[in-house]
This record gives sequence, structure tokens and C-alpha cells, in this order.
Amino acid sequence: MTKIIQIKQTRIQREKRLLIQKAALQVFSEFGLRGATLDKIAKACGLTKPNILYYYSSKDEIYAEVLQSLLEEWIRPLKDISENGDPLTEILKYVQKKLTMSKTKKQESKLFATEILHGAPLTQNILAGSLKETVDDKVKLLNKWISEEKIAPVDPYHLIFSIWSMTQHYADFDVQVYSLLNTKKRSRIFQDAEDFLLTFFTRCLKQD
Amino acid sequence: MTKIIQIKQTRIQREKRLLIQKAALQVFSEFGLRGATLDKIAKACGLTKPNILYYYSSKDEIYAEVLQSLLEEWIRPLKDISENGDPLTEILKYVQKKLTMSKTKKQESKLFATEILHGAPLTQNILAGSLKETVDDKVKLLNKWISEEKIAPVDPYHLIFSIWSMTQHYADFDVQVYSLLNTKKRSRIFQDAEDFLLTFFTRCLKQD
DNA sequence: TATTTTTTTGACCAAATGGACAACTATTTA
DNA sequence: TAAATAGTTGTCCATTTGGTCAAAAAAATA
Repeated sequence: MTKIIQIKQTRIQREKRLLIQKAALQVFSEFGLRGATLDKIAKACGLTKPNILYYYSSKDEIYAEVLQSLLEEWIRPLKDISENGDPLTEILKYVQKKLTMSKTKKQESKLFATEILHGAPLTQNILAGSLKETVDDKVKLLNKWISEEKIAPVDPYHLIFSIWSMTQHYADFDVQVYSLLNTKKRSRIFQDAEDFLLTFFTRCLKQD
Repeated sequence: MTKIIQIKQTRIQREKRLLIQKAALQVFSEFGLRGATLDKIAKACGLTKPNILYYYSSKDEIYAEVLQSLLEEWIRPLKDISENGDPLTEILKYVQKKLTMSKTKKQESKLFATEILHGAPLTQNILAGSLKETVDDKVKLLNKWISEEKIAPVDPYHLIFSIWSMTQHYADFDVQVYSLLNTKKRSRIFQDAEDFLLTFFTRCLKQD
């Protein structure tokens, strides 16, 4: 008797898989792949361990799926930098978008950081693939803007790295950032950060 | 019979403890606290697991010691920013020093990053203690320089964060950085990064 | 060199953890 | 509503792993 392979997801499958992903993101971002346990994920979403393994065949599969869906979201805003807009405005908009992501997607940022930090075992091909494509594309655009003297000359790769590092810092290192600021400044981290970053990049990129 | 407590370390103890610390740094920075196993550390330094536990009473104790000795080293360069030098030069020297550390102390940087990323369970008091003191001190100095119009006005806390994030990025996210650059640019990452950072901070901070 | 102290290790243990599975329940479908 | 399918869970298992311990080996000391 041939086993019938189920193609379409049922309502319950959709719901439970999402539930598990959400809990897994939370647990993985806090403890890392190896520190996270199925029991922790199970508790975080109110399911039993075997029940989780009914939807995913292994812990690694959950991790891979969470990471996968995160990566696409992570790359996307870079693509939005538009050839048509005002160069400086486009770059500042990207900075803002990334900073907002640090605020609203802290767990995603931390999970991504942990993955890269530990050698990107599951992500390497995406980094060297679709991310590299997008980056190379935007580097071309930045170089064009530079040659047209619309922004000040600067290494475009390192410009992109600087945007990533400075914005993601507020998510990944939030504990440190919070520890070093007093209560008053703590309450307006993201406003201050935005002011700082916009000023910073404007000063650095403005053609006088 | 009272057990005699040994105070002075023997030659072997000094040597072996250092050996273990070095191996532990390597393993912890690659796998994180939970991903690292005593067996991996043992293999990395050519000792047996029980032998390691003869020198350290637990895995956590090794981690704590490695982290502890790293933290002091990590904070130090910030203290070197001198009131007496030329403001911009002092800041640029600090940037350079931090960038060099990213190149030569990659494992340390990654271990520190992982610790903070996961909530700094063992580091919180140091962050809020001696690091905060030093930072507050330098913030005062930066504010003084700003009020004297020796550097352009900018939020000093976020300026420090930006130096940390941009320089450490080259250690912590090296896999990503390498993936995105072609062979030619890969061979001069740190020169390019230095050029970029010095230009950037100069443009941002120079009083015209 | 004899004795004491330090160092090393093989064998072992208990807890944690990823995962399997059969039995049971709930839901869907005919 | 009966049959079929999907979903759930208690129990169990094997492996990994932090850590113990007693006995052996090496080193220091008297």
C-alpha cells in the first residue's frame, strides 16, 4: 500500500507551525542553536515535545526554517534603495529602516548575529549568493552616485558595512547599551540613535 | 587532620592553566558557552577531560576566567584617550586601536559579542561598573571638547557606540564581510576599513 | 633514595536532551 | 454518523556531556 503524501497544509498545521516558529525564534535568539532545547521551545509555545516533532522532524529543521524566513526579511530593505530618489535621502531612509528593524525585530537581529558570529554554517551560501548579488548591485549604484558627485567619495562596501553594524548594534548589544546609559537617556535611545546616525551619515556623505 | 591549602601556584599549574585558557578561548568563541564541551577544550589543548577538571572545578569556571581576563583588556584602550592630545587625533587613534584589535583579537571579540548578545549573564556588573565609569569619564571629555568647539557637536555616547560597532564588525561578522568581497578586496579589508573609518570620523567630527 | 605531594587518567555516574513510537483523541470527510 | 485521517501525548531509549573518584604515574622535597 503506497503511503499518500500530503501536499496541502491543514489549518491546524499552518497555525501550529507558526506558533512553533515564533517560540523557536524567541528561544534560539536567547540561547543560540545549541543552548536552545526542544523542551524550552515546547514550553514557550505550550505544546509537548513529541507534538513539536510531529510538525518538524528535528530541532535543526526548526532552526533552519526560522533562519531561512528571517534572512529574506533581512535582505529586503537593501533592495529598496532606489536609483530614482535623491541619493542622500535614499541612503538615510535605508539607515532609518534598519534602525527601526533593530527596535522592532530585536530577536531576529540577535539570531542572525549569532549565526554569523559562529561561522554562518547554514547561511554561507545565501550570503555568497542572493545577498552578495544585492550588495554588488547597490555598490554599483553608490559608485555611480559618487562619480556623478551626488555623494562624497567613499568605499561603498564599507559604507554598507557601517550602516549594518551601527544600526544592528542597538539590537544585538542592547544589554550593553542599556547598562551604559542613565535612565533618562535610556528612554530615548532610539530617538538619540536616529539623530546621531542621520547627522553622522549626512556629514559624511553630503557633497558641499 | 586539616587539609593544607595551597597558595602558591606550581610551575605546572601556571603552564597548564594558561594552556587551558587558550584552548577554551578558541572553543568558546567558536561555539559559545553552551556549544562548547569539555571534550572539545580537552582535545584542543591535548589534555584529558579529568585533567582539565583538576585545574578548574567546572566548565563555567573556565568560561568565567577567560571572560574576566578578556574584559579588562577590552576596556583598556578607551582609557588611553587623553585629555592632552589633539581631540580629533585622540579619537582617530582610538578607532585605529579598536580596529587593530578586531584584526588581532578576533576570538576575544567574538566571545565578548556572544556574551553580550545572550544577555551578558556574567558581565552585567562589570558593564554597569568599571566600564560605565570609564565611558562616563570619556563622555565628559568629549562634551568638553564639543563645548570648546574642538570637535563637531555629536552625542558622545552614540559616538562611542558607533566606534565600537563599526570596528568590532570586522571581527564578529568576518564571515559575512569575507563572503561579500571579491578576492582582491578581501586581501585588503583592514586597510580599506581603516581608510574608510578615518575618513568617516574625520568628516563627521572636524570643526570647519 | 625514600617519602611526600602533585599530576594524570581510565572507568564510571547521573542528568539532560534529541528523538522514536504506539496508543489514544479529535477532527474531517464521505 | 461511521470511517478515515490528522493531531496529541506518555513512555521509553540512546547519546552526549559535565563531573567524580580511586588508583597510577610523575615530580618535588627531605
